[in-house]
Amino acid sequence: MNKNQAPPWDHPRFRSWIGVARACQLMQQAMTRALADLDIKTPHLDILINLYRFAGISQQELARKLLVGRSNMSMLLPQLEKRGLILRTPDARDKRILRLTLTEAGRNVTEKAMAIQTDMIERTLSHTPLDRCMMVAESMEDIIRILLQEERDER
Amino acid sequence: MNKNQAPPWDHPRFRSWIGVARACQLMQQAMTRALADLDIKTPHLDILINLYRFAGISQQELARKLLVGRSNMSMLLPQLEKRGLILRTPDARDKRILRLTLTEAGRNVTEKAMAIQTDMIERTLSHTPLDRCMMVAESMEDIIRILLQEERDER
DNA sequence: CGTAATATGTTCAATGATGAACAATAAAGT
DNA sequence: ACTTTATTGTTCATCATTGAACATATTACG
Repeated sequence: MNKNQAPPWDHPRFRSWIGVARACQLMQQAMTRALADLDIKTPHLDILINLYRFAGISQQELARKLLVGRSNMSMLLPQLEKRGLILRTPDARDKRILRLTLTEAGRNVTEKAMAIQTDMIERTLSHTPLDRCMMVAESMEDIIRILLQEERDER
Repeated sequence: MNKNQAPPWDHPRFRSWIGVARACQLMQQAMTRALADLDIKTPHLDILINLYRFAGISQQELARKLLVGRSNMSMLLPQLEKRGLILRTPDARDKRILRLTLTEAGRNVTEKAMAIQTDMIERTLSHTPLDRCMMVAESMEDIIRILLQEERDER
């Protein structure tokens, strides 16, 4: 019935990927702890960084960049707005769109948080030589491309 | 006040890591969709695979392997038990411990799910040659080691 | 032995993420 | 102009995850 089912643990690609997933999970947890002082969590940081880089972006575009649903942004952004870190200003010509920008306070927090994040990444990847990093990056690009393609094909 | 704050996007390690995180997120989402037919989600699969591999493990050990809290297992495992996929049998000599094993049905589902997962990983990493995979794996091992070390140091 | 420290699992409230249903606006098709 | 279709954002119910507080059982220590 079954069974040329070799255990997945022997597949080298499988083992590789388990490592990637594990590292990601640990990094996220470490980042959460490191950001606790600033009273923000990793989802907030992802948002802030994107607003820092792409001022005036819409909620929709932001959600696409973060690979999350629009509803998620509808939940998180009002929090950040109430804390005075971001602004949501209606677009003049398209009344559906809310354009997002950082406040001065928001930029401040973002810079501090990015410093923490960058430090942690530098520290954590310090044992991985730069050319290795580039290779990893390339591989990830491939993976991302394939996954996005499959996702597109499913519809 | 501020600023020899070069934007993190220029740091090669930073860019690398963003790629890793993004790939992970996409993979998780793709896996969630692929497992929908079996009516299990990625957290369940992680559990099942570990029980498949390490029969008789305790909830505590399982939580440690998965890098999650014990409470998480206390929430998820009863669901799987009710669905008849796993058994939780009290340990004879230490009455605190619940030992976890797969039922026949559980093994069945797990094998199907593992096949789906392995396929997806093979497909997604197919453009990454094996020696590259090994390098990625090595880098991830380093990262994991460092993060675990830091975590330990924090206490 | 008896008491303090540890270990295991559970409960609970809080939070992030999701998808579906919805309202309002804009764009396309006729 | 008018109707249909798409897009943007919100709301809601659901679920996974967390950490703290707790109960019970075990081990270490006096």
